[in-house]
Amino acid sequence: MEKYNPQEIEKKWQKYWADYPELFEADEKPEKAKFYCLDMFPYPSGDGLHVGHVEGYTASDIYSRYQRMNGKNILHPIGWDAFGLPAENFAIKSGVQPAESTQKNIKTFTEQIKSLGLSYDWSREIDTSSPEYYKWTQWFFLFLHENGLAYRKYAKVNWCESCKTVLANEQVEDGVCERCKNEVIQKDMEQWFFKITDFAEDLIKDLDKLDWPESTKTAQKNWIGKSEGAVIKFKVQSEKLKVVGDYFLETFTTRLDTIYGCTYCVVAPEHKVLEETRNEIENIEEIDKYINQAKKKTDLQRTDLQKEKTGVEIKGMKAVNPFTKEEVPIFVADYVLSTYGTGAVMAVPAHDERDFEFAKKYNLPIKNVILPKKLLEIPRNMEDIAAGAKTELRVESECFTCDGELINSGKYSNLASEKAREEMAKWLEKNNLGGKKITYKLRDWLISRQRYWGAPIPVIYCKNCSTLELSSRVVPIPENDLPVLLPEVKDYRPKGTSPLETNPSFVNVKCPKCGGSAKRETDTMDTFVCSSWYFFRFADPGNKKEFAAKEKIKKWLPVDLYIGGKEHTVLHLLYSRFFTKALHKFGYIDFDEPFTKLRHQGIVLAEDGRKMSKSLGNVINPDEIVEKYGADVLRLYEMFMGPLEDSKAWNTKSIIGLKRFLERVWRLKSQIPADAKALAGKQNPKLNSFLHKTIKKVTEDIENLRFNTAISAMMMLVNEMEKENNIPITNYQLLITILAPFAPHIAEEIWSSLGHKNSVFLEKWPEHDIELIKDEEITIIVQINGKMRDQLKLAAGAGEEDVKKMALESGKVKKYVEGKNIRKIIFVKDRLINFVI
RNA sequence: GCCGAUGUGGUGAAACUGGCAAACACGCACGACUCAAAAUCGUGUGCCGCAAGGUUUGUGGGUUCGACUCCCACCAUCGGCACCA
Repeated sequence: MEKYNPQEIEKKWQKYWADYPELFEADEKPEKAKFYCLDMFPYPSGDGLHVGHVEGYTASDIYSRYQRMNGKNILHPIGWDAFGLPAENFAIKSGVQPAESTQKNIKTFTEQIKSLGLSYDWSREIDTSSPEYYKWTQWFFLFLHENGLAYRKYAKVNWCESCKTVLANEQVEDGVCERCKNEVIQKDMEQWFFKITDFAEDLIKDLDKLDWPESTKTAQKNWIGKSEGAVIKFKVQSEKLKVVGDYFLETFTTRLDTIYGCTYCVVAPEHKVLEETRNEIENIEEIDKYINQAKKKTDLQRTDLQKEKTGVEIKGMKAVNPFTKEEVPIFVADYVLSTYGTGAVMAVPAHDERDFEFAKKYNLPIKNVILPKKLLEIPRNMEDIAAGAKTELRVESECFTCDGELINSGKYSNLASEKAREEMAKWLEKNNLGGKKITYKLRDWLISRQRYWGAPIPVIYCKNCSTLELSSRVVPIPENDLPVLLPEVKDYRPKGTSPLETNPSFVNVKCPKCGGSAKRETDTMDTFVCSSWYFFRFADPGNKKEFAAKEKIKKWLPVDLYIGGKEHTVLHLLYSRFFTKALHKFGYIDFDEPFTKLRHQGIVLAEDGRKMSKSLGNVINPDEIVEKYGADVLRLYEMFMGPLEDSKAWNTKSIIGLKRFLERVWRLKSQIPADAKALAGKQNPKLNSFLHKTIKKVTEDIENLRFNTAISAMMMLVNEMEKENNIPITNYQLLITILAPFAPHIAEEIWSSLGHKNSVFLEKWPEHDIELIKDEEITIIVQINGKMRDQLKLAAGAGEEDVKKMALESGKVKKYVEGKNIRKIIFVKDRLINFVI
């Protein structure tokens, strides 16, 4: 028999699959149940495929191949998330056009993916940088704009000085740019936003109905950051005039119950009160100086927790606490964020750490109004109580932020925090001084980018059609004129404004509304816009009239299983959910969540346990592994490493075990007797039973994406088969069938060598035979006080009395039981008997 | 600080609903084949002990006849969020 030669047979079968693409193409016929199994499509970088890609793609490939054999109608597509910064940066460095380098990278990725034997439906391949695709990205922009979900706003935005572009909040990590790790500063600019905040509540609420990892759901919840509190209106009183009309300062709090402890208010440096009451402010110069200093700081500097808090009192006015009618000073301080809540807070130093810190520094009064539960529980002697211990607890050196019982709070005293919040909110509402309010941390999605390699934003600005209002100056490109093609430019270098500006024939256009001369928007869209809807396009990739036909969406969507990295927890996954919810709201689709079930593949670390990186020189190139061991071995190795979702370190030494496994499978063929037909059937009950148990185990494990244990079950079967001199061909064929999704090339090769004309993937997935897996003889564990002391081999189904009798006859058991009183016997049928003495 | 996850041999790990801890592999040791080596096959391999036996799932406690699994407290590592009022 010839040796197992993966390099040879893998090429052969890859060619075969390419010649018969219908094997893995999605079937449009309606009879079968559909299954949409999707990988997060890759960004085709110049570095090629990473072993991390291989892990996720192999998992989804096994699952798809299995479901296909199981009779499901599979949609398992692949495409390219091709727009984006790196291609442009590469262009700047090398002088190669981004379009050109991207196509080259796509070619490399395609070859690599094919060399892994992944069963994609290549007829549905998409490329987000192709006009056929981004036409519809632009259509989505217009759709959102038309429905009031895309708007232009002059605002403080994140700006990366190195990438020379604005960024979304989600793309700023710890104050630095997610891409280049340079510091992000804040700039005031007019930009395009998508109104994702409109869906904040649904984006939180609907997480409950998704089969997603808990950690991902919580991460999204944290990001959206819902908090339930109240708005309180403080009347602002000028000391000079004694009235500022009916001017109110709105503050947001989650601790309304502490309102009686409010000793001052704080506004953010950007707060409008500073503009609107400018004339009343006595120390306006000092205030202006502080504001200017604050504006110079980046968010990173302003949110530095280590740093001491700073602020300036606004002299000349006071805020009136609506509950106590007390007048309290107002401060401006940059520890209050302008973008959250109302940009102003009531300060309760006794029950908020930040206010406490600030109050200590500026010597402001600290008034305790909550008796924490934990202090209530401390027993006190009668003397203390007589001396009024409760009120003695106004500890001025400590700050209690937990809930408790109200004190010094007028008619609300003695109420529990929770109850007090309810009552106080009611009072505010009744008196029109505020009331309950929910706020979210989520901000609208800034989608403009001052960069070249992206989909142009499809709008025109027309002076003729202009009014003073910004939004009406915008003239959307009519749908019929899409796509707005990305023009060629000579210089891509980011310079702070879009490189598209340098192409006059692109910029200067006729207004589609009035025909007058107008200017085109030159910014491009964030690449995450392209990837927020790609899973719809796979349902109908060639459609020229719609982003996807309604009936095709109905047929394939939503995605049944989505596999990809954790890094997209709050970016791609949140944006895609937003797009889906917008489509749903405006009647395009009848579901409101895109990905029913989501799983992440863990990070594949380098052998040293660190992250793989070019600079550390510890990157494993999958091509080299394929060349040395074969794609089947690489696939098996990555699946065998451990649970899919765990991060795990690469270990080249261990690969050999999977190679050995496949070689043994290969060699087993020689143990099939020449006269195979005579042996066919169920003439080896022991092996048959083992085989059917393995089928059951492998099936269950694939269903639960536990590929590591599925492989070990097959290894055990092979170990068992090796002991047999004559392996029935039917048994061997079943082994090959269940191995096929994992190691498709070797499976096809062996399958055809057994005389089959058709691909093994046209076989039906085997079902285990319940009769065959029933054990006739079983092992019962004999325990004494819960410790295993002996084992009994018995026929299945033995009763307690028989087992007890047998167990007590055993010498090992006698030793422990003799002369002792058996107090209790625990008997679990077919499992164990435990004597308690 | 808040939220989430993880912690088991020399290594990757398994034990799914509380019932034989360490399956399956890697590595290692010894043996067979060989002039020799590789490959392959066989045996052994948590720790202590010559053995009988004892002991072991991050630590400490609890529930239970019985705990890797459930509960409480703590420690460590990783990930997300974080001056969000």
